[in-house]
Amino acid sequence: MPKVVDHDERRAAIVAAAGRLIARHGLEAATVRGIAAEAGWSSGVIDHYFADKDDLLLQALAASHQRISGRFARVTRGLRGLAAVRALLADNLPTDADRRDETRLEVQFWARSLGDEALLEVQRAETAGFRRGLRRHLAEAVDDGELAAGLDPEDTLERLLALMDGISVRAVIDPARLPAARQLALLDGEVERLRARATG
Amino acid sequence: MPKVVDHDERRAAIVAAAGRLIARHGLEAATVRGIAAEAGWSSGVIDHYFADKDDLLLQALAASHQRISGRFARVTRGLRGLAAVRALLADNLPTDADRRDETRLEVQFWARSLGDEALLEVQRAETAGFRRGLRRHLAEAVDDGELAAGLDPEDTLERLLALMDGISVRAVIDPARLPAARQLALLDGEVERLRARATG
Amino acid sequence: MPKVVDHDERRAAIVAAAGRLIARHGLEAATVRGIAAEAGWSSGVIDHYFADKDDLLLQALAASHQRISGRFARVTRGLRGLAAVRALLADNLPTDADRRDETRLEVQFWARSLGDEALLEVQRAETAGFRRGLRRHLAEAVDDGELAAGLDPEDTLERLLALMDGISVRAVIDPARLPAARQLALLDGEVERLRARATG
Amino acid sequence: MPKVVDHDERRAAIVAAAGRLIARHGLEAATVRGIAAEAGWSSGVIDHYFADKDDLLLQALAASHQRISGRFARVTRGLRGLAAVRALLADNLPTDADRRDETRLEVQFWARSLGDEALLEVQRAETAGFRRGLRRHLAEAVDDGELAAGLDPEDTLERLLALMDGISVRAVIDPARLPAARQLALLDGEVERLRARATG
DNA sequence: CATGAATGAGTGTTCATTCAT
DNA sequence: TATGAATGAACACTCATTCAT
Repeated sequence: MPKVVDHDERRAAIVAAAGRLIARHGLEAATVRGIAAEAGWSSGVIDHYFADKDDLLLQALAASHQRISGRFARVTRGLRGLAAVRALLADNLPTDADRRDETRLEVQFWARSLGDEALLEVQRAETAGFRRGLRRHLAEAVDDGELAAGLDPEDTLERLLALMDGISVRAVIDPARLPAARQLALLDGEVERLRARATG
Repeated sequence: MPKVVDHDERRAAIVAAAGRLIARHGLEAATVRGIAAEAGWSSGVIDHYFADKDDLLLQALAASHQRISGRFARVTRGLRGLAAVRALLADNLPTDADRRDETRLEVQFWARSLGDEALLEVQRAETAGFRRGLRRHLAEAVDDGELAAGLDPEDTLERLLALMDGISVRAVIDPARLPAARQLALLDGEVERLRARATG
Repeated sequence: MPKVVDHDERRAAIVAAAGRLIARHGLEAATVRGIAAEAGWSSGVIDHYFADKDDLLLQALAASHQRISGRFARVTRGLRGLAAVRALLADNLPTDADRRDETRLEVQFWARSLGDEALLEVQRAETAGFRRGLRRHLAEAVDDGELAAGLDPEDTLERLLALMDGISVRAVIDPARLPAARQLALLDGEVERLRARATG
Repeated sequence: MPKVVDHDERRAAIVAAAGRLIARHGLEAATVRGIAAEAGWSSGVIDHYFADKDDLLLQALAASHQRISGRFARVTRGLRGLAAVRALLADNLPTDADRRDETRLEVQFWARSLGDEALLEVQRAETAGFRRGLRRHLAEAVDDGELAAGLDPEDTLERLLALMDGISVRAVIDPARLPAARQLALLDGEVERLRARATG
């Protein structure tokens, strides 16, 4: 009988190792040898589980995206409208070590994507999923009369997305300036400004 | 008599060539040979004008930053308060080919900085300059009663900065979704929402 | 009771798979994994039946030689003298798909042998067997008065062998120029020229 | 002023080094590192003079072919008809160390060509040149009444070519059996048999 | 000052081999 | 017996760097 190995688990472990290296030292520093070492194996093992390095890196990006989108349901559970919008955005900010890694990895792939149309398409597709979630909850906000009059939902969505990305990148560049509390405060302030004022 | 060579001019030409390559194909594709060729020289000439490749790349980043900050005075000429704030931010969005190159180069260096503390410091210093300009004009807006009541100037500054960065990166990733007009509309909408409502 | 496995049969199947790969894609492309896959087994099985890859390749060469020499008796059945000589040579020309594979495999091993004295010895030994057959039938031709006067049997043998090898290699390099019929016509023409002219 | 290097000369030296390795140890053993070392440089130097390894190997084949065809005029000088035919063929036999290297290199590329249509075409083109020379001199032999009646010139050409290739490959596989004198004797014997018998 | 030849370390990739299961 | 996971050396190739000219 052959040695029993859970391929998916092994693959996931290597992908995770790659993700750690990418997040912490950049795509440039994520060599096949380095990734294998980080995962605790020899370099040749990559050959068993991935077509080539690009395949591995793409899976590292996909894994990060899946990890994020896997939290969507959980973080919005029981919420709707602006509260859900806020929760989704907040969950994506680099407010703890794991989320910082996610942001840092994302920024690495932003850079790489700019010279790689296929990767750009992956990024757009991923954002599309996030957009759908935000759009649904913004529609709820409109239905519930939460959204201030005169605010276009699509423009609002786009601005919130941009705000989230901007806070994220600035927070990993200058963590001292944008600790978790500040990031969330900035987000909360923005969301509050979207809210319809109670009229007397 | 020695051959007369304008070192600064030569250096600037090489730095500009590096900037073009970085913006268009990424830092990874910016090789010493490629940069020298783009500048019309042989690779060895880099050795004369730069300590090493890192020095050259850093100067390429600095040059892009200087180019941007060099426009500050011009784009805010005759403006103050929110109008100046809007002008500064608008000038940084990737609304034309040159500014798209600036954004793309910036994103490349965001990625590289995340694994390089020295580079991070450069990025923070650069943002500090931009922050000062925004802060001054936001103070004018406060003085002029332009800024809506209840808005903290520092939070507002941070959000505007984040919005600008977020729109920028999304615009270079998905240019079709965020053409120049849309970018500016999103910015203008945000600035208008900062404005104090006239009271009857 | 142990599992019953016919070692020789298994070994032969793997050797045949190796031969197919070598003939069709070259020795360079014949990897252990590829051979095992072609045979329908996993790569590790090679370890059980062969000392190492070289051993396997050598057996592939030997198998091809055995296949060829195994046809000797059949193709010369009922023939003697020049007719038998002709039959032996014709049987070795790449006139059909199987024989083309044999020739192609042979050429691969010619190349490899040139840097490997042990392999050279194998080639010489194999040719020695073929030589014996030809020599015997040429002797019959002499006995029967078939061979033209003045022809040295050993020189004739050597030339026929060279002609066969030369036609073979040229036929696999340029199949359009040397289809089966042309190969055989060239051979037949040569053999006819060896034949003693009837005197009046 | 830059270091003065004769590119063609340097390239030729590397190609020659590659040729030596290929001839003596086979294509498989001709690694970029090995070739560079044989030429007396570091491995990186290959990058300056060749697009890639295939380019280098192809040039090694071309160089061998050029070396051979470069001797055509010389070896047939003052000769015509069968004498010229004989001279051309004899010049291609592995009768000395240099020609043995040429044959051994050729056999290596025969093997590689069988899996590479582009290389096959190169081989066919090269043979075409050799064929033209032989054909011209065989035509002279016909014109001069040298060629025995009943011999088709094209068949004769093909057989001579095959004989030459066959003797060549057998001579490098089994040098003891086919020393230079024997090779030439076999060739001469064949050419004599082509000659028209004087009639009384 | 400028060239580009040369170096050699580092990369992704392939693969024969070993061996726990 | 058979598997295929794992190893690690070898490969072609890229490239920043050095430096003789």
